[in-house]
Amino acid sequence: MPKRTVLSDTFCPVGRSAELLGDRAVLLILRDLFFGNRRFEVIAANTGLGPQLVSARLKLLESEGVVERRAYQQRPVRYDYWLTDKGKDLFDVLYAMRGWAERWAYREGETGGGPAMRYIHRACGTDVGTAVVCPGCGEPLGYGDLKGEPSAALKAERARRAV
Amino acid sequence: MPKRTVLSDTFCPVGRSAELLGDRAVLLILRDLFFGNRRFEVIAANTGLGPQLVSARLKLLESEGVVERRAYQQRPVRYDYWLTDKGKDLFDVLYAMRGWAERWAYREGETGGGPAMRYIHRACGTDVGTAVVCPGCGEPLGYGDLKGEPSAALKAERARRAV
DNA sequence: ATAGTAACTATGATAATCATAGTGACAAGA
DNA sequence: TCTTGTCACTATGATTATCATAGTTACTAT
Repeated sequence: MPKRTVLSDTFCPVGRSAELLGDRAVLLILRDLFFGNRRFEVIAANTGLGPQLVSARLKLLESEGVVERRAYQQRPVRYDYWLTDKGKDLFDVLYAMRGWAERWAYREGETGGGPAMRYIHRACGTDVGTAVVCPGCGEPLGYGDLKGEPSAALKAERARRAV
Repeated sequence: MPKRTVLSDTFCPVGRSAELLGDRAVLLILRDLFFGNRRFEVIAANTGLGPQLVSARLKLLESEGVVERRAYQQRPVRYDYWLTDKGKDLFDVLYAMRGWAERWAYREGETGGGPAMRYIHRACGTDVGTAVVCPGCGEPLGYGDLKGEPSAALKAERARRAV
């Protein structure tokens, strides 16, 4: 295709986000990073993306200041990837995506009753459902406030994809 | 490129959302629909996307049940596009994207002081900033609760793009 | 009869993506 | 030392989505 038109030359904030987030690979990689998966091979396996795509997107995310590359060992030098503050602040976006999918993207009973991924408010222990404010204590929910518990189906899928 | 790999065969809710939302054109079209722009040509002009892409994505959104096509006049028959309930429920995602961009994607003073797009809580008149819960009255913020006011820069850009 | 409106479809060039295989730098065991 | 293994990547070639531009359809208005 011809060079993608640049969308960041807009004052619209959604347009600016869309430039980065309007990409399946970026979203999947971010998801894995939020789950604490920081290694290249793990991310490639979980997302099902080829190493080239993963490599290209991690470079992009790094250049955007969303991700930081760190050497986690010398000899041989090996790098992994960490979310920066700017990256961690994308939590709301992914959490909103998760909420929408839980409400609309599953067939009846597909996950065996509950949500595909359950989230518990660490502070008070309440199952937050898909709320952005804890239904138990009323606190707004952000990155680090929640503990995720995958359903059995999701757990099995992850095991299947793991390296 | 080869056929995009299908990502919806996952139990991960972010993966399922990413299949639809991980696309710049989809996000931009949704943005326009949330602004109340329902006509094909208006959406094409505002997003800067070609008519083929707009057409293809609207068909996709319709088949996903996110958008509804309605004839707004006979002779000649003309159609426009409306968000369904499933579509309106994507508000949280776009609003989170907007919040992130307002906090991270602008250079100092680029918008002339305030945010690129200001949102006022209809119920209490508070400027909500980028919060998901109204800082004035504590109510969670959803589609319809907010009144958007573009900054001068954004207003000018929209006028420029208009058909 | 001509021009205008608005929702699209057709065409050809280009570049992003995929699957698969390969590389480099080292560690550990035979 | 020779082989095997680990892991973060690159290289290659086929495929196809996207872009810009132009055209179509079905009308209304002058």
